[in-house]
Amino acid sequence: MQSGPGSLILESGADAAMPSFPDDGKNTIASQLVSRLREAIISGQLEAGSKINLDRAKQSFNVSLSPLREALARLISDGLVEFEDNRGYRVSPVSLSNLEEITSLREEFETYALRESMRVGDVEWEGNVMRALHRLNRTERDAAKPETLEQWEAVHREFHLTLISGCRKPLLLSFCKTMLNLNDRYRRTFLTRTSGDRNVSVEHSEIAQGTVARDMDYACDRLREHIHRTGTNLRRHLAEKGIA
Amino acid sequence: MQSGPGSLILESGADAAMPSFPDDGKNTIASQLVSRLREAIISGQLEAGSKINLDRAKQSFNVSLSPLREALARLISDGLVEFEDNRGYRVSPVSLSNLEEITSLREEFETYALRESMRVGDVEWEGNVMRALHRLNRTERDAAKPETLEQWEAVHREFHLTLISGCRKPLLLSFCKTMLNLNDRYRRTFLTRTSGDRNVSVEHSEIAQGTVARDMDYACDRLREHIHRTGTNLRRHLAEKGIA
DNA sequence: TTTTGAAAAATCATCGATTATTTGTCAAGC
DNA sequence: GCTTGACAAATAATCGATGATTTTTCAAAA
Repeated sequence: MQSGPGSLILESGADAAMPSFPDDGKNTIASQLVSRLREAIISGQLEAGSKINLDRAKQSFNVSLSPLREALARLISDGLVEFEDNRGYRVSPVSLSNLEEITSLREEFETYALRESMRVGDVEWEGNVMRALHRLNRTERDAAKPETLEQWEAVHREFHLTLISGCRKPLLLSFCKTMLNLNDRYRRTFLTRTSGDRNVSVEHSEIAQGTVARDMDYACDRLREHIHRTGTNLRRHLAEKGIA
Repeated sequence: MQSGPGSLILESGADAAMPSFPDDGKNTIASQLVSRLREAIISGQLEAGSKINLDRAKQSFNVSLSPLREALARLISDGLVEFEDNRGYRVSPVSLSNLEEITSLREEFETYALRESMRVGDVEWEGNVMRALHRLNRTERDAAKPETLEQWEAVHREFHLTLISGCRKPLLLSFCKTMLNLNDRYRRTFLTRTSGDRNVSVEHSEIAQGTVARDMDYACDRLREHIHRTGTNLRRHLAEKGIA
């Protein structure tokens, strides 16, 4: 399952950062490029708003034109790349209004998906939630060590996706993944230090505990607050860097 | 870049061989293909679940491989096409569970977008809503004349999109468009006659009236019911044709 | 100085051919 | 009869070259 009705997102999967393993379903150059390009954009290596010159990209990724164009075309659905006829591809720009929309939609979509998960999720899903929480709590996040930030981002993303993974709505999940991707780009670009006035660990624990207890209102309220606080935080950092 | 007021415009309009293309931003073969393929899938010309043979598609659309692959890659984001490495593209299959998810997400997304539109939409948006309603009411829908069904589908789609077009949330709007596309494929494939126990015109009018009156709860409730009824209707038709 | 427009350069889009992979066929072996 | 594996056919993926469009350059004209 590469992509499909359930994945408008092209398979970012659990570990897009993984080096090329022979058979992880990414057999073609185009598919590998999708992962590599997505990671390059989310991590900020490819600057927001910048034009993607096909000749240069061809060289820097050591690929030919056909798979490169195909990969970029697929990435449009992630909202990470924009396209215009005869003017080529560019990295989607960042803006305050874009961040605000992402935050709003995450609040709506993820709380809806969480509610659905609590309604129809099975025991295995509950277990996955607790495991994801545990991993997250055990993962260090030290601004002095960049590699821990990368690792933390991956585990954090996995936690939020696991929370809503029980909802049995593949289209909804793909939308949530897309929003999470977009959101993570802002965090990885603008939020290198964690905000002092929050205990994010406690927030995650409350969400997870409420979730496995199937306390819909409590869990969804905590999740919504959590997303909202992150949005507020990011907005401040954007403002500091003078981004409108 | 348009010519200035005083400049001489040399019309190259003697070109009788080709109709001059209106500049709707669909200048490339790939972009035109996206539209043509999308229409072919939504209308059912390309059967749900069927494999898309590149050689045959190349011939039947009179195009080369590169723009065809690029167009298909872009269509993945619409949820209308699936892809698997080395196995190519196929038209997304239809299923009861898929239809149910689409209906649920339309209820959630469109009511949210409608509420937002009522909150921040301007007068021009209100006018657009009333105009779209009027057009819809004036468009005939006769099962005996297939061309009226096509026309009605277009106007109906436009009405629903106009309703939520005031929300100022471009990502949300694109998600709604995607869901509407998927939904329309079900309707155009399975629902050739209109259900007798509904007065769809009244439903649309109530939604529009409530909307311009900014009665959020009323308008959203009517919209949700409207979407839900359509879903129930379609579900019955799918069941009749034995689709799981 | 600013504007204009044609030529040059850069870049994007498309094509036909080649390579790689999957799928279908069929006879040998169990 | 059923499986197996080599071979052939069909199909997908990639490449290098060519055609089309956009952008830049720069000198002449206003």
